[in-house]
Order: sequence, then structure tokens, then C-alpha cells
Amino acid sequence: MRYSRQNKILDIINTHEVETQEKLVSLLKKSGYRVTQATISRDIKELQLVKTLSPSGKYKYTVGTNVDQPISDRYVKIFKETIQTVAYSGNIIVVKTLHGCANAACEAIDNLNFPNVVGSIAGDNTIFLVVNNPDNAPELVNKFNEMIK
Amino acid sequence: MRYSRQNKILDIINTHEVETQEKLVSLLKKSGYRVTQATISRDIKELQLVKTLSPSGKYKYTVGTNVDQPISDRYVKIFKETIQTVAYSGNIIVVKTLHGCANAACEAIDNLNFPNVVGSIAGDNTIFLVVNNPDNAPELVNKFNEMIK
DNA sequence: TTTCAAAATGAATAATTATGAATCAATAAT
DNA sequence: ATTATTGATTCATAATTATTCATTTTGAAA
Repeated sequence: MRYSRQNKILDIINTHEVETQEKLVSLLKKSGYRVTQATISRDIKELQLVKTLSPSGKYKYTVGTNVDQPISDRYVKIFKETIQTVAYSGNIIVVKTLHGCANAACEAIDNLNFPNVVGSIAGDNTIFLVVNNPDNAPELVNKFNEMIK
Repeated sequence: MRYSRQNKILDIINTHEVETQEKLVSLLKKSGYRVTQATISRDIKELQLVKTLSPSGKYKYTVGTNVDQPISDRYVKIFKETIQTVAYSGNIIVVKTLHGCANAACEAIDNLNFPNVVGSIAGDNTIFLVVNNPDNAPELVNKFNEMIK
């Protein structure tokens, strides 16, 4: 449930001022994720979160706005590990993911910038992708299936 | 020595991959600054540096690109505490600062966005500001003197 | 100058974070 | 089914960082 948890972590730090990893552990517990600080430390490393000064003068974790590095490897990885099946009908591609991971997977897809995708929406374990033209759907589905094979 | 040191810290982290505060301590020592990790911790807080992942997978300190907060207080402070005298001749304003602080002060001035200043250059303890029109120099000099009074 | 207040720093330490090693779970290979 | 293999996680702890408290330094006021 790693990606689902990391997604929740992003949620949490966007809505709370999280001063320490221990705080994050207890906030996650409220959402049903039982993990230790060690795991959080690794999640934070992967998500490239940073401890910054909040305006109040306290430290808090935020998403790092790093320009330089190719973060896309990470997206490919999320993509591969969370997506279960891909299908289409007309100009809609339906992507099934692991439970709770649709958001993370959807963001990965967005960031991978596939051609002909004009929009996306994610639920809990399903993503709808809108393709500009129904003709392009099969090719995209093939590409997706290649990636997760 | 504080602002001069912090300026050097910015130098260092832009040219080295500094993994820990202790590393920074020893790099600073090579430049003649003898301080302890405690001081560095405070400098880092003030400079709002963040520990990020470098592409190599190691941690390193970098300047945080924080959008939200009013950092300008800090510039005013640097301005007030490092600038010694202000004078002008024609369209050039000459600012004297504490030894080694011209760069920090100059950056502060840049960020404070004074009107009619078209350019700036900093040495070790002197800054030249180019004003768009000699007529505007006296007013600016007055403003500066007000600020450091 | 002397004195006082405020700021900066260091020493020591508390608090926090990162990581090696062991464990567990899931999956693939035999 | 049994055994490797791999990845994720925890536990324990090392490493790192933040902070408290004491001391020194600095700067201003008398």
C-alpha cells in the first residue's frame, strides 16, 4: 500500500502544518495507515519532500519544487506498479489501479504527458482518460499495456 | 560576521554538494569562518535552506524556492545591519558595507526593488548602483539613510 | 568610558531523522 | 508444495539537527 500511503501523505502535508515525521505518523494513523517513522523517512525521501520554514517560524514539510532532476522515473515506476488493467470505449480510456492508488497513478500519467490525452479524472481505483479522438485510443491502450507488461 | 558568513554559505552550497551541517562547518573553516554546527543550524533556518535529494540520491542543502512568505523583512534587516554609508556622484550611488557583506547587501537592495535603480554591482565592501537619472540620486540616498538611521 | 540591553554564539543535550540488519509478505521459479 | 527472490516494513541505533541555557560580543545610551 505504499503508493496509496504516499498519496495520503501529500494530502496531509497540503492541509496540515506537519512539523515532524512523528506527527505524520500519527496523522496517518488517523487515516488508517499504521507505519513507523522509519518508513516515513523513506517516503519523504522518495517524495522529495523538504522541511521548510513556515511563515509562523516553525518547520514544516512541503513538496519540494525541484527543477533540475528527472523525476519521471518515479512516475514510470508508479505507473507500472499500480495499474492493473486498461480498456477503452470510444474516446474514453478506463484505467483500473490498486485500491486507493488512482490519484497517484493519475498524476503519474499526467506528468508523463502522453499524446492525445486531453483530460483525466481519478476516483479511488479507476481513472478515466479522455482522448482527443477515438481513433487514438487503441494505440494509447497498447502503449499502456506495453509499459505494465 | 553573520551576514558575511551566510553569504559564504550560499556560495558554498551552490558549488558543492553539502550533505550535512558538519560538512558545511568544515568547508566554512577552510574559508576562515570558525563556527559550530549550532550556528549553522540557525543560519540554515534563516536562509531557509532545505535538504533535498540530489540527483545522485544523496541529500544536499539547497536554497528553498518558497513563494508564499514575505522574505523581504529579512532583506530590510540585512540592509540595515550591513550598510555603513551611502553617497552619490552623478547617476552613481556608492554604498559602503561591512567587510565581505557587499554581496548580501546588494542582493537585498535588488530584492527590495527601489525605483529608478537600473543596475547594481557589488565588490567586497562596496556597491555601485546606477540610477536612471542623476536627479533621482539624492532622493534615493535620503531614503537609504532613513532606513539605516 | 561605563553600563545596560540585545544579539550572536558555543557547549551540551534533546529531539529528530536516516539507515543497516532482520523480518515478513508476496511472487516467481523449481 | 517448497524454495528462492524481491520489495516493503520494522526494529534498533547511528547520525544528524534543533534548541536550551550560559557566555560572549556588540552597539547604543548615559
